[in-house]
Amino acid sequence: MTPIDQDAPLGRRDLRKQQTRAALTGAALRLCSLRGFDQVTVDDISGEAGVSSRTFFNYFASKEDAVLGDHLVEVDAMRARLAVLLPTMPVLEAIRRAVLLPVAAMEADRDHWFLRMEIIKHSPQLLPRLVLSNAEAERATTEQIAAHLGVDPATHVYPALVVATTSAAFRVAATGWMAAAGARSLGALVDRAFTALAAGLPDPD
Amino acid sequence: MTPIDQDAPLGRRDLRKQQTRAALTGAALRLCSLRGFDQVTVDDISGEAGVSSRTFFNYFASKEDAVLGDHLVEVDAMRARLAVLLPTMPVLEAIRRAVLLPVAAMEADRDHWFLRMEIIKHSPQLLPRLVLSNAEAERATTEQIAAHLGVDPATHVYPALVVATTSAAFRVAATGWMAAAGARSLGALVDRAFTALAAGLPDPD
DNA sequence: AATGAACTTGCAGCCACTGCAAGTTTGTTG
DNA sequence: CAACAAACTTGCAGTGGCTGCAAGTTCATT
Repeated sequence: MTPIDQDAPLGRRDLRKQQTRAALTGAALRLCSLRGFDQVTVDDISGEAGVSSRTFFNYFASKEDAVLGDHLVEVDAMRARLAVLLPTMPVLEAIRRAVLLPVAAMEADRDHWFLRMEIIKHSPQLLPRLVLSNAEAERATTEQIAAHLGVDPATHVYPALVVATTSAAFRVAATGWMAAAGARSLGALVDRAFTALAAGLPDPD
Repeated sequence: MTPIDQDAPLGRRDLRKQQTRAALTGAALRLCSLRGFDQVTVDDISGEAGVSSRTFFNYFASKEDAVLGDHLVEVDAMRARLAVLLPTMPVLEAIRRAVLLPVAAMEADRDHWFLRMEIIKHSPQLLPRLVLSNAEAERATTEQIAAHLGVDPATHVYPALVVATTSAAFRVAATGWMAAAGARSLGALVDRAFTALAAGLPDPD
């Protein structure tokens, strides 16, 4: 019996898939940060990664997906943490702590994130797509919080509101982090944003 | 001498342009709400509006633009109002009042907005594009507020934070409004969201 | 070794979108 | 009114993202 490791489902086939996927995202980030998103074709990326362009679309639904990546894993982890925290503290505080998971993931993957930042800076059309990738997660989180509070998310604004605003705060912090090229820690920036949120966004001194 | 009306720059040429543009957005909204965004081609829309597909692209940069519309006018008006209000009250309060302009515009254009909502519900890819259309405006507003406060928007998070979160709050209110098919007034929903924001997003009773 | 599933690839094709070079309409000027 | 220029529409040809299909190839299983 082989040990089951969820991080590496073993088999040289799956290994190869991981490699190909990594090669494609790597090529996409490298080429696009160099030439700009619109000046790179899927053929370029596939060629650089050593596969056909048709294969590219077996891995990613769109060129944008290859550049932006999917962050389902981290978001799922955050929701799990949230489920644990919610019963013991106010909603905003629970979110503030749960968001530390994505923060850590981003700081661990900083090289890729800085490239993404570089690309998005020159192709702003990509920014909303990055938001979209979180849209489904936001919906699920909204329902989670609504269930916790025992309210109907369709009639009560609070769950959607707290999710949307914290999400926006996180995005602001992340943008500042990338713009500063990581000079300040993402965690500190997020913390500052949440503090201002919890205080009701008063004018700064 | 003909009266100068800035709403209608007169000349039968400009009139015709307005008509064509309106016909295109009308056709786009109608067809897409009926069949779904992906099931409608630019040819379909252009045909319905009685122009060539090439002409379509003289009016809109993309199929999405025709459906989502541009809201530059309202946003500019809001920023002008904001410039007047900022010196006399806290930032959050100024935004809360300035946002009444877009609110009024949306309520006046409710038929189109409900169609958009219907379309977006079935094609969620469009939602982020709607956000993008505001991205540039958000950036400008951020700088406006930073200038008012006398801080550097690159190092200080507050301006970007207050703009992003209020924008998110507005979006939540608007979504709720469209989901309820206008049963509740948009203004009331926006007001409730801003009240919660100003209170620091405490758990609801 | 054989079988079938998974993966890659070329091909043909749809559609969004663009530049260019007409042709047509409209506002203006002598 | 005639003539000219600017604005607008359109067809055409072409690029590139993206998909379904029908091979081929590679790998895991028995």
